Amino acid sequence: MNYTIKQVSEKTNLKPHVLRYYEREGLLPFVDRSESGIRRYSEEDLEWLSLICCLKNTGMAIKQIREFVELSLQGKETLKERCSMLEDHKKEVEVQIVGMQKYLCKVDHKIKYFTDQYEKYLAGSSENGAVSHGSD
Amino acid sequence: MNYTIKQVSEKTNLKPHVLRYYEREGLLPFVDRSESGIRRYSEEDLEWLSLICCLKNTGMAIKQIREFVELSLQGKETLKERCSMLEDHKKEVEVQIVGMQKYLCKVDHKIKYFTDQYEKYLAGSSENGAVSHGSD
DNA sequence: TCTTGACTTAAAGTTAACGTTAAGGTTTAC
DNA sequence: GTAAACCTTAACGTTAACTTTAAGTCAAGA
Repeated sequence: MNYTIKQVSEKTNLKPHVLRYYEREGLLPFVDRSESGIRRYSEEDLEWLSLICCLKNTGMAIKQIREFVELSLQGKETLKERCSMLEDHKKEVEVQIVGMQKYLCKVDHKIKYFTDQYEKYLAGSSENGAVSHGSD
Repeated sequence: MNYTIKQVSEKTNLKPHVLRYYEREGLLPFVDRSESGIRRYSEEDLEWLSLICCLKNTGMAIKQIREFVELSLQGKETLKERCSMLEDHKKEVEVQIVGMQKYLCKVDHKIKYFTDQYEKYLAGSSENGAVSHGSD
């Protein structure tokens, strides 16, 4: 089964020009072409794309994804290296997630504080004259 | 208690020129100056910065942070709006986190797959001639 | 046959978020 | 009192990741 760039675009939510851009950048260097030069994506290409999106959406830079792809092209001798790349990336993502959760708590605190302030404001804004630009 | 730009830089891990950039972009528009024009950050400024970093590090664009700051400057009438901005952002961050966790699973799967492949490869790479560029 | 629309390329443009440089004023240490 | 280490502004440069444009090829339908 083969897919046109448009079909892949719809499946992946990546616009055609982005798919071409990724290919140009070496993220997907094995896409087949028809006689007239039209891209024909295979199921395997789609699976690759899925991994690429996964890495990209967890913050891996395109440059680094390209390195990963280049290693893959070199065959099984690079399996260990690829593995450790993914493990490093995994750790980074875990750190990101923990950080995010921490920040989320802070945002939550702020929301509660603002909600309180808003209620006080509704109750009657006259009895408090303290001026602040809202950082507290 | 007041701080120089360098002290704030050390406290926040934001370089001086970034602090000036943020100020220029309207993220911190109330920093006091000495007679000779040198920035004197107050505790309140630091708290603001901490919120700004929080929003920035969870992916809010500087433009949007500026909107938030502008609302804050308008006083308590904007409390509700600010609150809903934060709530919207909170939801986005939650979505991000869930997405990340999903992708993390996929990365984990890949790692396991590669580890398996690597073991097979070590055991003896001769009995399998299937060629793949490694997407599976 | 003509034209419409999807595909192709190369190359230039855009945006966000800094980073760097130049040219100069101020404060602190010896 | 002078040199180093700060500070200031303005303006230009960089990087990543697209995005758009221009110019062309190709196949199908009226």
